[in-house]
Amino acid sequence: MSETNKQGLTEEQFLASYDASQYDRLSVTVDMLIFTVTEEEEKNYRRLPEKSLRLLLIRRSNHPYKHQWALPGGFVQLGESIDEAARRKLKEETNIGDIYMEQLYTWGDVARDPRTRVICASYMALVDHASLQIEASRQVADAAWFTVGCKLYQEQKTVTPTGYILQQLFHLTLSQADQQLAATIKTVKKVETKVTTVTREIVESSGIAFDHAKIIEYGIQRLRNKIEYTDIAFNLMPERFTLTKLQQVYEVILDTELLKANFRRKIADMVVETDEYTRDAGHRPSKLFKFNPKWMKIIE
Amino acid sequence: MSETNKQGLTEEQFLASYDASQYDRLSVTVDMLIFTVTEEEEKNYRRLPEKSLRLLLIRRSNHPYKHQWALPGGFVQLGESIDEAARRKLKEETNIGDIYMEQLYTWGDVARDPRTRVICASYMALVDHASLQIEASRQVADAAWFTVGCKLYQEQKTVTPTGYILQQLFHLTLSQADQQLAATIKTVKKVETKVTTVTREIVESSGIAFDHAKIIEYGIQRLRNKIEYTDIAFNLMPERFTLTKLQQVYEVILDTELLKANFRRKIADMVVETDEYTRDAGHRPSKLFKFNPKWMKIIE
DNA sequence: TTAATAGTGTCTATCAGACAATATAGG
DNA sequence: CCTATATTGTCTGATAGACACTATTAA
Repeated sequence: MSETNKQGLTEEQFLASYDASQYDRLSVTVDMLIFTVTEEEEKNYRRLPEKSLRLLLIRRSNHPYKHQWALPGGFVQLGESIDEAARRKLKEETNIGDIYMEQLYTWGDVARDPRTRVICASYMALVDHASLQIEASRQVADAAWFTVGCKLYQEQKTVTPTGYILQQLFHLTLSQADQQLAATIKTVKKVETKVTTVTREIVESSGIAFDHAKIIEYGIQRLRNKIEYTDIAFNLMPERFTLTKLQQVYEVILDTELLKANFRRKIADMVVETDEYTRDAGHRPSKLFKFNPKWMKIIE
Repeated sequence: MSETNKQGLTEEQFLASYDASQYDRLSVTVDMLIFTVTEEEEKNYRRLPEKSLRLLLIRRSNHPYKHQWALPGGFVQLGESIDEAARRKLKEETNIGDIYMEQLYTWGDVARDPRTRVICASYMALVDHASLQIEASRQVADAAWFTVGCKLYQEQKTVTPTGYILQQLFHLTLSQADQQLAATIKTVKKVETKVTTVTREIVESSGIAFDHAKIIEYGIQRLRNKIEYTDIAFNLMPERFTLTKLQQVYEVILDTELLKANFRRKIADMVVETDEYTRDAGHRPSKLFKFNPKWMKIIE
């Protein structure tokens, strides 16, 4: 097309003369929530090992938040999409490229980084811990897997004539070896006629850098939601697994105990049995299952 | 704290000397999906008017995509959060500040804007059409409300030994007066052991600028999902409404017909009856309801 | 035999889809 | 009385929670 605009420029001329610097330009980072589920060693040979949900954090060696723990992440470069930047970071941190990854939310508060204006696109990735062990040849210094806990410990609802205010306080705990990090996150949902606002703020955070406690809490909520109606849990499993192991992953993420019979009924269509069994367990061996590729519900 | 880093700088000194320009800086925009539901005039005085879902679009007057229609939006400035930027845009376009708004997704492909590298945070806003009529004193030139349709017209599933590929084709139509815009969006979900990827691409787009067809399709899916399990639909309603009007809003968004009795049972707890009735309808008058602030399920 | 897990059956309450029946304004 | 919508009732099948019961291994 050779049509011209008000300045008499064709599209080619316009694009060639376009000056991006006339608009504010800012930094964009991707921050990764990399989750896995690990098994604790068990002393009793008969008992099954306890599982826990883990999150990868990096210890900061420089200001700001020096010595505190932060989500792995980095700046998006001009030549890569934000998804590509996230994959690149993932590869750098875990040395695995092909794992489940999804965008969570983009955090854009003005003062969220004391250095400069930084907008952060957060992503969640899920890894099977076994494949991580093999591939993670190069250990990133000052990186550690923290056991994650997130509990709703206060809920307050106020009903007004035309709406309501719902306030929830979550306690987030992250622990690893001698490290104990914690934070309190407050979410407030205000509903009035024609006005609904949801805010999420950090009430208190110790040892967790930037606004990352908030991002972590958001990610856990998303994970808990999605595990209920999608197949994402299988990204945390090896190819073959017992139904009890699968149930433990659900329990660890949802932070509740589930009834065996009901759980099995619920995930029945998502798995296919193999002809293999576990051995040497000190009790009845269990059948190994794998994901059923014929299962399908929704695209997202 | 006066602790110093490797360069011997305290936190204050570090922040004072921090040079943001060492990292790539890019432009970030907010693009708004502003939805409303309007009623078509009906000739038969007895019949209820037809409803339709509408989306606000702006006609571009400059390159690139000159004369095509785009989502209202603009650049995020250094001094405002991305949420604030979205609210500002909303106010500029609809002249209403206090309406429902939520962040959708952030689009970061390298070449999504031919001018320069632009990352786009998309937001969805819902407005009751009645309050819009009153407040929209200043009409934005070249802005128009388009009737939106989005239909899944092809679905293909291929099962592989270890996973599956699900491909869906959606047809998006936007129409207003003499304008007819359309696009085809392809979403592909590939599930293999340990690797799940979801991609969304525009197969064909006529009259819709940039990658906005994809953003619109994403927003409609989100709206359809959320209307099923949250109270967002009430943001599209006046304070008092009949249950049939509410049902029509659900039908228009979900693009299906619902059975009256079942719909009423489903939303029973979300509404409270008033002692008012409609009048002069040519048939049995209906009770007016309002939102029940005591209803509550989830925060998000 | 026993400890510990594996796996199945079933009762009940709840919820969604389908459809039928009754009610009531204006003309 | 007629038309078009308002409102309620109920049958059925699917699903979730609770709980009880049987099966099987290694030591």
